[in-house]
Amino acid sequence: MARGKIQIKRIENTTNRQVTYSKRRNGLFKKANELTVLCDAKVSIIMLSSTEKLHEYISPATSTKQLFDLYQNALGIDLWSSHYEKMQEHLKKLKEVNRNLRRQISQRMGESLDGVSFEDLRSLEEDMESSLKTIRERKYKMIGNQIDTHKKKVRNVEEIHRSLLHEFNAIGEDPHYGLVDNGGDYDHSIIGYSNGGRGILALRLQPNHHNLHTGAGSDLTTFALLE
Amino acid sequence: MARGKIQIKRIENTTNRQVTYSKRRNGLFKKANELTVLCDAKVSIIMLSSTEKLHEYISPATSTKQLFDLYQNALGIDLWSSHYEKMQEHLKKLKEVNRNLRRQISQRMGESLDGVSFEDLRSLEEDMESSLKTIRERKYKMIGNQIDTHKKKVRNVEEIHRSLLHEFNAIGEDPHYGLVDNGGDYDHSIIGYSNGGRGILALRLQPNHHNLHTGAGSDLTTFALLE
DNA sequence: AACTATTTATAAGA
DNA sequence: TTCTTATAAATAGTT
Repeated sequence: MARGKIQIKRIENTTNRQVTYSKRRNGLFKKANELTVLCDAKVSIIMLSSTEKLHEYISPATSTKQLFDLYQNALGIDLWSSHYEKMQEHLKKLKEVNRNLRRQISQRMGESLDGVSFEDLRSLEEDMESSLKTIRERKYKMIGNQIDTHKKKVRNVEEIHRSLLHEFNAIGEDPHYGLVDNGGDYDHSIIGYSNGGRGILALRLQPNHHNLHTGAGSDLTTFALLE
Repeated sequence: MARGKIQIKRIENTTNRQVTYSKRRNGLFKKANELTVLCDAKVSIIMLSSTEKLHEYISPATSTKQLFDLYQNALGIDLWSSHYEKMQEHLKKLKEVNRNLRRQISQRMGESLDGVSFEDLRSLEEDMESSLKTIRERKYKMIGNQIDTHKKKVRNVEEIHRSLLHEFNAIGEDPHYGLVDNGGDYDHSIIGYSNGGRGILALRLQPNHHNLHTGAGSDLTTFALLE
């Protein structure tokens, strides 16, 4: 608009573009302000430059939010509250679903049965019977599995016992046989000497079973339930 | 800016003010658009006239909300999203709770039992046994109640039968006794004449029981289950 | 940032 | 509201 007309299209030279942005931004804000004063209007301008810098103009005695709220109301679209209301609806639905789920559980626990029809009660009973059967079967299967692993462990322990017994007998025949310092763990050797062969098995099985591999601690604890 | 300089102060003449508002608004929007194109910028303008009319300009391929969100972020104030984020968190939590509830139900239906420990399985079984007991008891109680009401209804029907029989016998003795036009409902009188006393009870009990008061229709249907 | 030739915006009028 | 037009204001290119 001066020293030559320009085409209204993107200025490719970055410096030039930024200079023009700066100049015209001032021009725009000045015009906005004139408009505010002359016409008793309220103007909000938010600008984002190509370098992602933000600038704003807002008429005196006005706030950007205020004007924006008005804008939303006027449009009736309400850019937030449409989103917001959707969220609230979603929330409401989820809560409803939640309540239903809780009621279901509650009924399956024998509570909140007041409004339930006879037919529903009958089918609930049937359903729970079959579910209970499934759970029971699974429990039995689990017991079976645990018994199997238990048996394996017992076999393992017996094997260790046999080899220890063999070692023990060898020592009995020749006191110098394989005698090595085994640190502070004198348990089986000391008690073995004073108690005879059979005592060893008992001691290995009862208080020391957690020393066996495969992290058997919890499994063996569980076994108490099965006796 | 033409045909005479003007002071930048409120235009007192209303018409004049509105005309100027209109002209300058167009000017402002045109400038905003030029800025958008020339400088690859994004501009949002919201204007409120002195007559409370709103106008907006928004750069192409941009939304007013988008720019406003940016503006909020830049300011760090973020008037909405704190509220918004709280809602989303709430939503997330509800979904989580929901998932857990579903899993519970699922387990109570004998499904999704893969990761369940033996101890949990055992307590689930126990729990379901007791719940099933409760449900069963409730069912039996319901059966009991229904039998009671059934008995009452039978007694009621028998009473009606007795009085009808009495009436019938009275007619037999005196054909003119209490003979009244009862509309189109000739059922019991006609059949009664051709079929004898016992027939009446059967007919009243079978196809016409829904004529009895207390809305017994559904209750009687349910009775079929109890035979 | 300042200058300035020129374009653009617009006030007043129709 | 739109058009016209004289004139003020904005600004592109330059320094």
